[in-house]
Amino acid sequence: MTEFIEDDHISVDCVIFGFDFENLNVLLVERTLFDDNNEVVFSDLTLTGNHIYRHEDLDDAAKRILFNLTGLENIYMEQFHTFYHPDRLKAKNDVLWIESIGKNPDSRVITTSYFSMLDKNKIKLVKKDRNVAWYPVNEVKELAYDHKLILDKALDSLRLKLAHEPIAFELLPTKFSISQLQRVYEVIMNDKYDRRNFRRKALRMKYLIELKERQTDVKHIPAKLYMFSKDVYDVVKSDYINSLI
Amino acid sequence: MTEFIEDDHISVDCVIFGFDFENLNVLLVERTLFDDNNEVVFSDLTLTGNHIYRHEDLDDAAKRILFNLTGLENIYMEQFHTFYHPDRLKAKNDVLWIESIGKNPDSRVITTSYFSMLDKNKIKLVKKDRNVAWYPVNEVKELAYDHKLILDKALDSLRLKLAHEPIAFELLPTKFSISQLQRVYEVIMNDKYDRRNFRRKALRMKYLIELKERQTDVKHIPAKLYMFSKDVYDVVKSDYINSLI
DNA sequence: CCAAAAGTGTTGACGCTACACCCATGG
DNA sequence: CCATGGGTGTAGCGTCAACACTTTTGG
Repeated sequence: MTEFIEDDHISVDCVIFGFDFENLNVLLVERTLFDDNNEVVFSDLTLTGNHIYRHEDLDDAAKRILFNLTGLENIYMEQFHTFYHPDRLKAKNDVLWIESIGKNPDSRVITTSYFSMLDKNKIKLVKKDRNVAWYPVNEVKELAYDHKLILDKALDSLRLKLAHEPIAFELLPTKFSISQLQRVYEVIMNDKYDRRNFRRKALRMKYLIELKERQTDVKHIPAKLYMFSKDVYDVVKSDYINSLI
Repeated sequence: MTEFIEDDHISVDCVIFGFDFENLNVLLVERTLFDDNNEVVFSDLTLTGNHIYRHEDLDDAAKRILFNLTGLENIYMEQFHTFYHPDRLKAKNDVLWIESIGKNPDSRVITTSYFSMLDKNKIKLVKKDRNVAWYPVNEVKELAYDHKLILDKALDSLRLKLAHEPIAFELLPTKFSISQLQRVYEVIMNDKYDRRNFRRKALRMKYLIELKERQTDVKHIPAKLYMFSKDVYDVVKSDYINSLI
């Protein structure tokens, strides 16, 4: 069974973004070290991640990490950067932690990072032995290792991607209203848009298909529902590329 | 002297683009294996790259590789993707080659890739022991290892970057004409632009500064020269961000 | 009847594409 | 005098941002 032997040198970190129409959240793991008397030495937070297995490639490892936490497959994921520095795991708490779990703090570990995004309310976290929870990205101040750096870069990559590709639909139900779509942009970009102008722009996108249905059980005019068609997008995407020149 | 011990597991590949107003070229290394009778077993091409040293981080290794080939420092470089698969070095020729240089073909090597771009005519290649040369990217059909995949992805990243950030100036002399700038875009994007429209757009960029000088020794109207100001760009760049929404 | 969000149109400024002619220079 | 590339303007159209009121619904 060579399947589940870990590679000591390569890890994958996943920045898992969860959207809930209020906040953009990120999935973090509590890391608490106890001493021999069961007193807390320190407690902080890390991104989700793991060493890869010897038979896996990077994408497989990222999918596995996400699956183990959320039970979800076929989720949008994107590799955005790789972090490595010979001393990247040498902060005091990091060394203590790595020793406590029986690993070698001197081993040089390269980590390739992925971000993914999902509808936070669609899933139930699989907690296993450690405490995993959602935290609003705006409120995350510090993380263990170099994970704050990784989170910041993930956010930049997510925003760049959202600005140029139709990935907002990953966060929405199959049928959604234009206002919900706008909310995705506003929460992720941390900005506000004019409703009329947003609608006009959104409706120019030929891959947004108007359905015959409307919302039900809302205490206001029920909104028209739309769907995203990847088929249509693949055919018309070249119309939506813009650039400096 | 721990300085120059290689890390066995981490390598850095550099996709070094060289521009010459005619073509976009890429720097490749000839890889020729001889048998005991000095007959050629095979000969093909690879990207430039190396294992990193134990004291280096990824950026340092990329800079070192570029410096060793070109003698240049302070060149624009950008990490764009990391490639790893347990069998990525297992093609027949690759195994033969790796054995011939005394390494273990079974070791799992992750490679982080950078692209950089420079004015091909500004430099003189440092050749050392292996044959390094420029090849027009359009004519590169196959490469060793997974390097064709890496090159294709580098080109995508370069084009995306060029479309959204003012990196064209990395390929131009300090003082350049608008036509030269246009040529950079045309060669890299593999496209043609209308001269009047291109000028208009370019001149809207506040970080393009018109100089008092003109070209000399050309057999047509000497063109006005411009420079790129990073100072100005840093202040006004938020004006030039555009997006789907 | 109230609160909440849906839906809708116009104006003025600016950017886009497409397109053709004359000019300064070196050889 | 020729070849080369530099430099320039306009028309028609589309998109931009800014801005306010009415409607439907559930409670």
